[in-house]
Amino acid sequence: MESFGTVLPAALKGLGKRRSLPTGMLLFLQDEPAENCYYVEAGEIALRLLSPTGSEVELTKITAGDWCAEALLFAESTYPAQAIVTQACQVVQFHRDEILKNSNSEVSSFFLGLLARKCLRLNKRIEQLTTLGARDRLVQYLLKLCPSHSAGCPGKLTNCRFPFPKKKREIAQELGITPETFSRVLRQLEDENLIQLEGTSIQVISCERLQQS
Amino acid sequence: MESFGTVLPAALKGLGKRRSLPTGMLLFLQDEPAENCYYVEAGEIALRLLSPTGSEVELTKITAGDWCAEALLFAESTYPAQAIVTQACQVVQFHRDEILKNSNSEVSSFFLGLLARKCLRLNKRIEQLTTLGARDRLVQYLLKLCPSHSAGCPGKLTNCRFPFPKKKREIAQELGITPETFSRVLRQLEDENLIQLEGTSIQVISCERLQQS
DNA sequence: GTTTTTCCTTGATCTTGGTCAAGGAAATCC
DNA sequence: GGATTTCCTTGACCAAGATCAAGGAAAAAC
Repeated sequence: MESFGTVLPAALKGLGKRRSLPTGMLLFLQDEPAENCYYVEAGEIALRLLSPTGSEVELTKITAGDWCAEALLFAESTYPAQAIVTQACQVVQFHRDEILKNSNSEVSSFFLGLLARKCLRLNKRIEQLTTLGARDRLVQYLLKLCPSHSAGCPGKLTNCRFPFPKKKREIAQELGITPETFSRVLRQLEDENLIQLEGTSIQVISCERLQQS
Repeated sequence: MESFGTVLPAALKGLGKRRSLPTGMLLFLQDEPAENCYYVEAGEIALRLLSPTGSEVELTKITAGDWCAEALLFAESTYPAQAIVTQACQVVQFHRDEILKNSNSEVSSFFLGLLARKCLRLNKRIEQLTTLGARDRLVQYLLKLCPSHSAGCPGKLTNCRFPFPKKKREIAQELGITPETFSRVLRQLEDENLIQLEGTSIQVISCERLQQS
């Protein structure tokens, strides 16, 4: 999930087809050959895995600024899950041939970079999953979100309050923990005066202290 | 870790520089800009993370058939760890410019595919780490290794015995479990008559039964 | 504004897998 | 060959986090 602020890079100008997708639309089916990938400018798409028994499991949600199925496209794979539009979308659709048969080296450089950064992000995630506990993973996540921390964490205290970007249960899933544990850890951090919760928003009281907790 | 049986694809003919690396050689340093990536035809390279306190942690080992630092190269990143040759190597070294400034679209297609497949592998690993327990992860690993299972698992019983490809502790690390747990789970599977251990080799008695255990 | 859903929180309990410590088996080195 | 080191196994114990169940809060529907 890499964000460009919903703006496509110049290298792709002239490529792709802009489409509006209505809520409920089935963008692609599970096991279909992956011929298109998408850049999501607005809206939300859910990836759902259909088990042979018929039940659906939601793998993840794609939101504004994310790419969808780009790795599948270049791996010449099939879609491993189906994609359903859960909030009306504005996307740019790219077809395999359009990209691979394009001789413009800026285009391939762009996708090489995109995939490479994705690899690094996935690697980091694996590292965190195997080396950190639930609490530390959540702390890292909060620090990454906190505006004042990304800004270099200047002072001791940070008065900035920011909203959770997704439902808490979705964040929990992303971190590989249960909603219950997520809730408990947040509470614990609040008890230690590291954060302050208020409804659907959160304030990191001290990035520094939080980081080395 | 993608294997081509230590043979480079035709698309890269003429590119890269073959090098022999003696044991103990420092291939690249941590935090250095990633200007080269390597295809390892033979030998072994260890990636070690240096902590600020001076201690070294081994992240992984690169062996024959693996690529090294390819994602870092295209992400224009620095090397996140240092690389030490632990067994004399035969490698092919590729420089950034050599690849990015090459207009041959077969070359970029190749690396796009390489990175894309790597993304899919990493994704699968994350999925397994978050959804499966230690035992199931080990079972999946064994099935992937077992020759008769990859061959379509024809009969009920498989008489094929095969060696562990690495030290057990290395496999354990790869699976995200401790050597102790690894050992215990193997023993447990043996007690259930699903596998048979003998020194450094293993026999899967029934892929089918193992899979649905 | 009330009802109904959905989402979140909290507590009690249990399972999994990690840690620590010690003994045994291989491999390596003189 | 014996000695040493490295690697693996096993047991006892512990802790992190999952699960189950129930209550509360917020949002959506009417």
